[in-house]
Amino acid sequence: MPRPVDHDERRHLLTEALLRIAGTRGLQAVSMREIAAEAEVSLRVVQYYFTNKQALLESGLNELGVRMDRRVRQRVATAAGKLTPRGVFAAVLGVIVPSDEQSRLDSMAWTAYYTAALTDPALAEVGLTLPNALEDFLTARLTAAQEAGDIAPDCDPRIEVAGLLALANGLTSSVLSRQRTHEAAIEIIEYRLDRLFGPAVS
Amino acid sequence: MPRPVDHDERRHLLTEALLRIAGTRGLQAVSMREIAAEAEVSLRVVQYYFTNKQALLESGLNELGVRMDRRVRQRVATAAGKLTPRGVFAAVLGVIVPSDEQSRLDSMAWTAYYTAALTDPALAEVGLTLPNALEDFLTARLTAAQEAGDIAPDCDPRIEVAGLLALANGLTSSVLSRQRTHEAAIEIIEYRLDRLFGPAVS
DNA sequence: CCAGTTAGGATACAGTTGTATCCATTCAGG
DNA sequence: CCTGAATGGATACAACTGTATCCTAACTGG
Repeated sequence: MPRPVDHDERRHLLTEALLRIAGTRGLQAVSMREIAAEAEVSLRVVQYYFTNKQALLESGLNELGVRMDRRVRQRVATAAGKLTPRGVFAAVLGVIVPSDEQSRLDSMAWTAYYTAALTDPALAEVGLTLPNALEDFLTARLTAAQEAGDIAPDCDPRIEVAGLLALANGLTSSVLSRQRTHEAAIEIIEYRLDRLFGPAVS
Repeated sequence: MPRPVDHDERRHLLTEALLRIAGTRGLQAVSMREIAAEAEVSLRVVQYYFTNKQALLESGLNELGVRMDRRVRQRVATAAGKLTPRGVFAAVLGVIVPSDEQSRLDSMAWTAYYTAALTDPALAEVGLTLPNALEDFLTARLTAAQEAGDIAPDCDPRIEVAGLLALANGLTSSVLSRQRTHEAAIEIIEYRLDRLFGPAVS
């Protein structure tokens, strides 16, 4: 064999090229040949490491999930210790809204996938399990916080959480379209959290 | 000439066919030939009434704007008279979240256009002016409501409005992906409005 | 050292795309 | 009546798509 090569690394390289295209020029600009060009390899190499375009697209979606997960863990690790209920919400919601250039590109790609999933049942379920899991997780946290007296007893944790997540998603849209800056979006989230958890105790 | 024909009507028919495709199968499924098939005319007819695919797409975006506008007016006319500040917000936000099958299709198409606009500067500005206008309008209303004592004086109308619009957009996403029903989304909006305007005076 | 597997270059193929052209039909005005 | 413009059918074309095939070079285990 010619110099043996790490298949996983190769696939990862191609997946990154795919996401770079999807994030800058959209999912409809993603073709086998474009990926090859972006990764500076030949078309054959792309075909060699991925049987299908479908497989390639799924790999891209996977990688996006991994990155999101990594960002959350990172954020939690950074602000270690201060795991106040409010801290958890600020971390999770803050990760959803794109901040730096990289997370903006990822959000763009994510949005492209999400829109595609709306009319392509093959990707539909993937875009559903993650949000639902997140919603359940946060609802449990907020219910606990309410029992501990951290938020007003007349709040409905389920609805508050659903509202906060929808808010973060909506803000992400407006940040991507440059209607709003990242800072403005964060301000709106903090404002909401102030109202929920009482004036900033951070 | 053969039977003379109303060009505007013809264009409108084709535009509707375009939006039907965009709403059900996505914008990437929109081709000249598909539109022709959907409208049950020949490819030449589509070419004849629209110089470009670009022109066709712009026409679709236009029509979506017109429909949104019509829905808002309709909603306001229906609940005529009861123009409480809260009524205005319930009407506008309620129109954003898709309710019946038609508004769901339109929302789907709108989402497709929005996503496309993120990477296609040709459509970028159109998707910006409408949301901004809406935000300014509602902010003015809420500021007035605050001066009239309808909402708490320590609220920030600008941030409240931005938050409510982002919320409605986020909820729309979740309704389109069938993560949430229309009713569940409305419940969340009403909950927020209760907190803003005090317990339901409707 | 050499047989055989692995990694990729080059090219082909059928389908779809937007757009352009050629041509027939139908009617209104002189 | 008949010339010429309006309407659209049929077809062509080049570019692009995903996928398949053929072939060559490189290395490794025996």
